[in-house]
Amino acid sequence: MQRDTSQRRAIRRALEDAGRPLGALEVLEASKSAAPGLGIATVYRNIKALLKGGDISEVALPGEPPRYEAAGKDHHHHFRCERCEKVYELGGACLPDLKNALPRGFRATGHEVLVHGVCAACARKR
Amino acid sequence: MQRDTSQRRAIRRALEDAGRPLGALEVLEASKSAAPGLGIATVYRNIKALLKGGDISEVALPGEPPRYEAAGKDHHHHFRCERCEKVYELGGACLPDLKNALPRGFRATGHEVLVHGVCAACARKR
DNA sequence: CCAGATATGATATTGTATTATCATTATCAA
DNA sequence: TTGATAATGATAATACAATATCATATCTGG
Repeated sequence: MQRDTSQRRAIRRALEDAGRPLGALEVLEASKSAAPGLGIATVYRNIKALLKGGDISEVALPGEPPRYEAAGKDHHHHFRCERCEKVYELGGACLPDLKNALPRGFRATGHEVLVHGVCAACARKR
Repeated sequence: MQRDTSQRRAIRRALEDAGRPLGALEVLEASKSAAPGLGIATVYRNIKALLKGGDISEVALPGEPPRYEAAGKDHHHHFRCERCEKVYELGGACLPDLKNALPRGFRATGHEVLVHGVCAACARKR
């Protein structure tokens, strides 16, 4: 049976509270205060378990390792800051006529949008 | 000085003629008829040289190694077939109001869209 | 509280894409 | 044609994220 450990709680909580997708190392950092001594292997193990349990979902990004966010959100897109490399969640505004742009015979089942630029925090700095 | 070899010609030509972004192994395959015995190291070397020379550009994809396409095209998006895993180029149709969806203080410098589904060739098969 | 099972942390290992090495081959200016 | 040297192919080495291993620590049902 699945046990209730402080590490598991800390990791789940970090992902729920982040409000944005976190990578494995970000999860490690965010969980350390609640679970001192936490190791990266445990982070990976629990990310996998949370994925399997449907608690979080994977956010695949071009050219870098995946991030993870709380599951069950409405369809949305992401923003990646090119300075701090954090990924943020964008509000739902979506593109309705993507299908019209498809070549004949192609069938779309989904899409991903990644906007990049500078986030508010970094824009403030310089 | 840069020399003109059959391998280099074959690789450049494969990327120009493909009409869609190719990964390193796809480049190898597509170039073999024009350059028998071609090795993967040479493919990587020439991809890098073509990138530096501005002849091709990199197409980064979520969760997989990059593809490369002829440079200088108008802004466009990509389609990835989930059966054959080929990536196709989509016509220009773009999303004008992405900026409106940005949180206060965020500044966008660009975006990428990846549509996924089944390409015409695979849809025909089954 | 205890015993057995699960989880953890440290680290070794794997898997995969890319780059470096090096002996050999091919290009090209003179 | 030829000599200097850039390019090639085979493969070893690297980089990196993710997983496996294993001794130890921690849960939890009884």
